[in-house]
Amino acid sequence: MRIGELAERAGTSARSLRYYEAHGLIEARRGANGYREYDESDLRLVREIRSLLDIGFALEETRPFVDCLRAGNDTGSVCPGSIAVYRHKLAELNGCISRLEAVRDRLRGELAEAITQAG
Amino acid sequence: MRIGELAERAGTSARSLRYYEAHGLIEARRGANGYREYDESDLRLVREIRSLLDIGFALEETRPFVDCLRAGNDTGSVCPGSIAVYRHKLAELNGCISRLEAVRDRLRGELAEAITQAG
DNA sequence: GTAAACCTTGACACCGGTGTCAGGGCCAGC
DNA sequence: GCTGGCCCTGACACCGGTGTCAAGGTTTAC
Repeated sequence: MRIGELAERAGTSARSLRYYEAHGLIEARRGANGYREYDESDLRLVREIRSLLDIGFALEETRPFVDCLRAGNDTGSVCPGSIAVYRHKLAELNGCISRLEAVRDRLRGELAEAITQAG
Repeated sequence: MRIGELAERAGTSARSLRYYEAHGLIEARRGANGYREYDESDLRLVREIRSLLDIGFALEETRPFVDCLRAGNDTGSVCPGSIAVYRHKLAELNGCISRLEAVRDRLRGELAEAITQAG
């Protein structure tokens, strides 16, 4: 299939696919006319990338998953590199949540005080 | 005081102060030489801005607080506009935390599964 | 009188993924 | 053979606050 079809089936844009390619995450055979040519396995790769991006991964962090899929594994998450990224991301997420909760608590206090004073 | 001193006392940079000024949050008298000249009330404004930015407010969201202080109130948070921003920010924060928690839970599940499969 | 430290404005860079446009080639259907 | 739709590459814009540089004027301390 060509880039437009791949984009549509993967729920993204041709622009983004070219971007992923420029960053070495996917690659494409080229037809005689220079058009990119993809198959079903490429669709799997892109879907893996998209689902990770959707939950807040940076593009670069999807690389181990993509490599893992390319290596012939059924899912992109069973390789040590992917698991390490999972762990790292989970820790990052926990830190982020903690920080936000701290800010929220502080904000709640300040709001309560402001209301009291404005009362 | 001049911009360098204000920046230091407020814990920021001259660059940032000029940026706040360009966006209408603070203003400065000018000396005969063209240098910006500030007083203690400006320091209060900038400290208000900084503390709000530090907890994740956008610069634009600090405006009601600055206006509130300028209007002669003891704190920037007692005015209706400021309280509205507080509420909005709190709701935003709660939404953000919920989303991150959902992602975290999903990530935990996927990590557990990946580890199982990787054996 | 001079060097260092400060100030001025204006401008570019960053980050990261995407939209969008320009200018051009390719192809299918009519 | 023409039109519309797809594709190509390259490039600029965005967001938001800050760093940093250039090229110049001012003040301060020695």
